[in-house]
Amino acid sequence: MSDHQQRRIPSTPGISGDALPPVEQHAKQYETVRNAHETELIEDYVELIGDLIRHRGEARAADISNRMAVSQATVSKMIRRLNELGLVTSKPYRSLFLTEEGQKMAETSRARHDVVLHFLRALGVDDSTARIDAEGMEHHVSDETLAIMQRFTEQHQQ
Amino acid sequence: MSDHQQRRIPSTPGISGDALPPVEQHAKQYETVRNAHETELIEDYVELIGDLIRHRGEARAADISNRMAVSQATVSKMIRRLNELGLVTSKPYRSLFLTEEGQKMAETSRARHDVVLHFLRALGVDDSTARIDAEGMEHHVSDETLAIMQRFTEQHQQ
DNA sequence: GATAATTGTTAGCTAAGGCTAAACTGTTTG
DNA sequence: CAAACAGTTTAGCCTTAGCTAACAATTATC
Repeated sequence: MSDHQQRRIPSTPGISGDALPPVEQHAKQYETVRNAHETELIEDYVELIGDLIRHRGEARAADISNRMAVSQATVSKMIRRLNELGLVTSKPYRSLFLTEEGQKMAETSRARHDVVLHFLRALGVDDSTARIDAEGMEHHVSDETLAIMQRFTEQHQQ
Repeated sequence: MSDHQQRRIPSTPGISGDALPPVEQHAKQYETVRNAHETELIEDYVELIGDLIRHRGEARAADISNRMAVSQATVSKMIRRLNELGLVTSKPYRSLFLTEEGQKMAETSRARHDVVLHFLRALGVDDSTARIDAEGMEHHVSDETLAIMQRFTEQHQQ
């Protein structure tokens, strides 16, 4: 449904700032963000597991809990979920492995993450800030914007 | 705590990609993102209420529910929360008002939002994509990065 | 190899942010 | 002005992602 009809109070167009987008578009923006939030955490876990395997040879729940600053119980629960989603395989008390699908997700996430991180650095953002911002931004950057960021980075290194 | 000691499996440094950040820094990145998520939705509601008041003269729950594509019940519940947080004032069945604190938050959010949106456009991102990305990115951009984005935008509009 | 330390799991709690259905209030209109 | 309609609220449900505490398994150490 669209906006309610104005009652009594007249609108004051052009007073300042951009106009409100049409309702449907506006709604789509918020929906996109909500959807991103649902997958975000999953992707973060999978990406981290991939990174741990790549850099340290294995991924253990304790490492995840330390690096994410989250309790081991939370990690344990999340691993069960990742299992159900078919992203990791795990045996109790053993280290984790990514399924093929998990590996794909980890790689995609890492690639996005890197593009955003390198872009921010190329823009002139300080490294530690860039890392923090990239971690948050990564899931909200469309493919289109990502491509533009990549091109920009290529044209602006050293 | 730091990472667990390696057991049996040796690490394979330098195989590909960036190194893992030190544990404390890594943890801080994730914590920052988690904190952002807590305030994000609140800010979105407050920002939207501000925009509605500015552009249409008043903010009604139905408008919010249409524009956010969320049920009226959800909006009603959230308004109660915003009330408790001292960000809006409302009387049952009447339209909403921002408290002084709410107004401040709305303005700050809108300003951040605009900077990110205009930056994306200046980068060359298509308008509707820029809007979607800005909505998601806005809460994850540090002040430092925001300042750089603003400077970039100023230097790159015709 | 027994015990201590570390790591992992389970149970049970909380809060947030969605939802539907039903009840209620306010506005508009025949 | 009464009925119909639009808007709002409440009740009650679900899922997710945290937490702590208690327990179980593995690994390390003496």
